Amino acid sequence: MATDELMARALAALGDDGPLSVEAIHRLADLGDLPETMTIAEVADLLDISPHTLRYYERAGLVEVARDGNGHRIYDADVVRRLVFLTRMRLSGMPMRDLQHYISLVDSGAHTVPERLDVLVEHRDTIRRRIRELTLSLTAVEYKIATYGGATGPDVQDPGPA
Amino acid sequence: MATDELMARALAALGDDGPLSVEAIHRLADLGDLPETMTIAEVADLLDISPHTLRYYERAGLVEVARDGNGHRIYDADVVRRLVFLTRMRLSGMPMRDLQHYISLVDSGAHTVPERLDVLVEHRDTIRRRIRELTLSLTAVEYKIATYGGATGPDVQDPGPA
DNA sequence: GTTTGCGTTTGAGCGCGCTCCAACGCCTAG
DNA sequence: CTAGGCGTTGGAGCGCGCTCAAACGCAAAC
Repeated sequence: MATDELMARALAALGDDGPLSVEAIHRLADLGDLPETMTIAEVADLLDISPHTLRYYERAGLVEVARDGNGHRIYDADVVRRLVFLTRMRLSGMPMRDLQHYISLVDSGAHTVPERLDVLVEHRDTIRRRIRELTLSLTAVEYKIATYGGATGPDVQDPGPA
Repeated sequence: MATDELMARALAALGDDGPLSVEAIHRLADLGDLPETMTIAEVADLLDISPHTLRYYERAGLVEVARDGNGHRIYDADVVRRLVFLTRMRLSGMPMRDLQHYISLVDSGAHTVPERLDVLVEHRDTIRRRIRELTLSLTAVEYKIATYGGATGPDVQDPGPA
């Protein structure tokens, strides 16, 4: 089963510190047991976003959500899965308009699969670049902490006493 | 010399792909040969930000910049070094107000060094968290690319044909 | 002398992604 | 019957980090 491999990779990536990992892996892999339908509050809880944001995503055209007799939103499992995907992409920095583009591709049929893959690949590369940038920043900050002399200036020269 | 070690760590962190690394390492370590003074355009070029942004940072209280006889800004090496630090922090996601706080600490004297270190350590942890988040997202996106079936839904089940 | 180019200032405007407000509806508990 | 709680809508507002407009100054080039 592919899930195991995914979990293993996620675990490996997460490394040492934090409760975040457990929760995050949960969200990454634990989509099997979704209820048939959910209320807006339940979905908001699940995704850790506000009901406001969910309505906003709907207005933005990212999802279509059915209503019950009272006009209240009913989120079915498919919609929730799409929202899981969308929030994951948002969290990793994909802008709303790219998401709107992607969804428009999804909604226009199977022939857009290659273009969708392009979007994903490009986003993957963006994430990789960002990770490299952050890793570099991390190195700089760690260096500055280690050699702190009080100056805002060069991390590299004149380290001074800690 | 500490620079070598820093370079080595940065190189190790950067890994395989890209011209970004060379340029980035340059910025990380190559602060020794700054001119005595620079114009706003030169600094903007160096930092890859706009003159607008430089003026904005000044208005925000992050730096004080001297003027020449015509009222034009003159950036000396110390100010430029501070700006290098500031843009590095901005690039790694530190909000303007944290930067303002940090600078206010710097400007209030050596006794704030411990508090400055607290700020840096907290930011370091923020960067680490963000890297972990992005690594997780990257795994998810890579998985979705690898198993793409066209659904926006679960990355984990029903992979379908590539 | 005028044009070109780079700079200055104050203050307004913008793009993004929410976030909230006001007015209202339905349903249930007390 | 009424109060509380959760939901609805359209539209306004916000926080962030720039980004730009307008009106102006100085100086070198033509």
